[in-house]
Amino acid sequence: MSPGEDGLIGIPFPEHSSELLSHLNDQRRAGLLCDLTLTSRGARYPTHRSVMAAVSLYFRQLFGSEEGGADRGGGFSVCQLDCVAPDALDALLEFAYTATLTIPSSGMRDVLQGAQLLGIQCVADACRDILGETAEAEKEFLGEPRVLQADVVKTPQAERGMVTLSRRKTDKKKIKSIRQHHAAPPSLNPPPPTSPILQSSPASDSFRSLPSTQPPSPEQEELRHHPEQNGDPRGVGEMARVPTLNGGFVHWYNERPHLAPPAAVSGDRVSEDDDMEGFGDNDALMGNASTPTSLASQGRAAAAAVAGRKRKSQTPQQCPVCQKIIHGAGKLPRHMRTHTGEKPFQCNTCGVRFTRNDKLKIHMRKHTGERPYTCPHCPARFLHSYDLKNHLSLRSGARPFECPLCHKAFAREDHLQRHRKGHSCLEMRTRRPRRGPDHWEDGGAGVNGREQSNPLEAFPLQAHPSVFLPSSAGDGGSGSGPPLMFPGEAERGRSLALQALAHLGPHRLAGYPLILRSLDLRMGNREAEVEDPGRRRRSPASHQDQWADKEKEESGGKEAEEEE
DNA sequence: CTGGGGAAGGGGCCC
DNA sequence: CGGGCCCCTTCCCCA
Repeated sequence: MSPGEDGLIGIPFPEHSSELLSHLNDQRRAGLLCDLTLTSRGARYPTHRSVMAAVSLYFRQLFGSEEGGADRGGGFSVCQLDCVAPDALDALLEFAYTATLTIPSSGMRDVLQGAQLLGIQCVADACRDILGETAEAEKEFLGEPRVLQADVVKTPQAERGMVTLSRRKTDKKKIKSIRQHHAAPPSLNPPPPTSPILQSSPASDSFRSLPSTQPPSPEQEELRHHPEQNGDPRGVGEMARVPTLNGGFVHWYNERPHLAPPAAVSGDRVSEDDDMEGFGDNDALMGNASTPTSLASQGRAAAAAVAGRKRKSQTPQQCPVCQKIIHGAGKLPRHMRTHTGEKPFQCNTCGVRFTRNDKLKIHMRKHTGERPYTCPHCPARFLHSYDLKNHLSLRSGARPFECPLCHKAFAREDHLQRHRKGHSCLEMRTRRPRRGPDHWEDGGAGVNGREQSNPLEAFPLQAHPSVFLPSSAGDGGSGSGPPLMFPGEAERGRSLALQALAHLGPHRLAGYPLILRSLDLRMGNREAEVEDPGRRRRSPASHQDQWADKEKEESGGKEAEEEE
């Protein structure tokens, strides 16, 4: 440390950013210091230019282009954004000031479109991730023809297929990544697209990926009847293409600031609710009285979506917040508490609160000393079933979970996953894996008596993150090329999703220019591969394909067939 | 880096 | 159909 730095003490204030955001949000709600008003179809939203410029590439460029103009004039500006649905604009503003995106299921595509138009990349990515949960998007990811999947998906078999897909392990990871997106602060430095406006084609893609099993949402209906849409069912893509910085959709003029009249916004929502009720009189999914009203209305939207698929009003149900399909009667309120943070079950002894009563019950065993899980071979008793499970596993000495790369064996599946997510076996990757079913014979009994003749089966290719994790550190020592992983854990989910997409190969993604571009941004310039899908990859990312191919080879392509 | 404990969340089964 | 109970997987944390 140099003498000059001796007197400098860095004192971090971790809460500062969130507090700052919170205060800005308070100011926005109170209309204080607002120097920008966004309008959409009559609804008005006062906001701050600096915040919008920070969160939106579009506004950044816009305000940058008028360099000092507003500052000099000091005038208040109104930006008319009729191309962004009011609710979507509201959600995006809420995101900008709270780092949390809360949207009804039916408005997901509007938000995606708005995020793309305004260049809010992380939101657009999150929306695409969520929309990727749908059966339609799944099929798109699998490279099936994008157009006219409706007939296929409408069949009961296809419905079951969708449910099956939603139960795959990958979904948990997707949701996880989505949560990470939601929890992350507004990304002020997303991978900068050259122009937010140029992202129109993915918008149309996203609308084409609309689950055809669902009836058109009120928002879509509204868009269809919007004068600019001119009745084109896919007019959103058209609409997304039109606005430019100087385009006719965005009108600027100076005037006195207007506080957004709540009536304007709520009025919009009322009409939306009215429309939603038109879907049918399903019972509200949100039976929990403590659930926020907005969520309740979102639940109705989800119920409407479910009804639109002519599915029985019982399970499964779609979470209106994260779009996840929740299986099991009465499980949705339980799931919703993961979003609301509500913990209604409190331990009378120690005061700890839980979201679920069964968790409280297990917790109470600590106080009562109850150990209901007894080892059949010894007097050992355990608090949790997994304790007994681990105990039995250790007793047997079996290590059924072996890393296919370095062949280190683990007694626990999650430990193997952790091992593979890390870099501990990367240096072993050039080693040829042992092959043959005899390799799995020892310890093949698996845990809990489940048949696990091949532990690899516990790691479907698409669910195994490490397949896509050939970090630069393990890049055969070449050290060239950009790292494939983001430095932050929060970005890991998105990175995994993108790398999973990369795994699909450019030939399957040829119709998705933005996805390809995103991959390109994150993995280095691979434009040539996009242009020439048939060419074998040479970039560091190619290694991941080699590893993926190896794994696929090992698993006999079984998982790939499941994907198909 | 690994082993182990614990929490969280989802699904199945049953009432 | 909602809720209770249980099991399972995954993740996080700590030693």
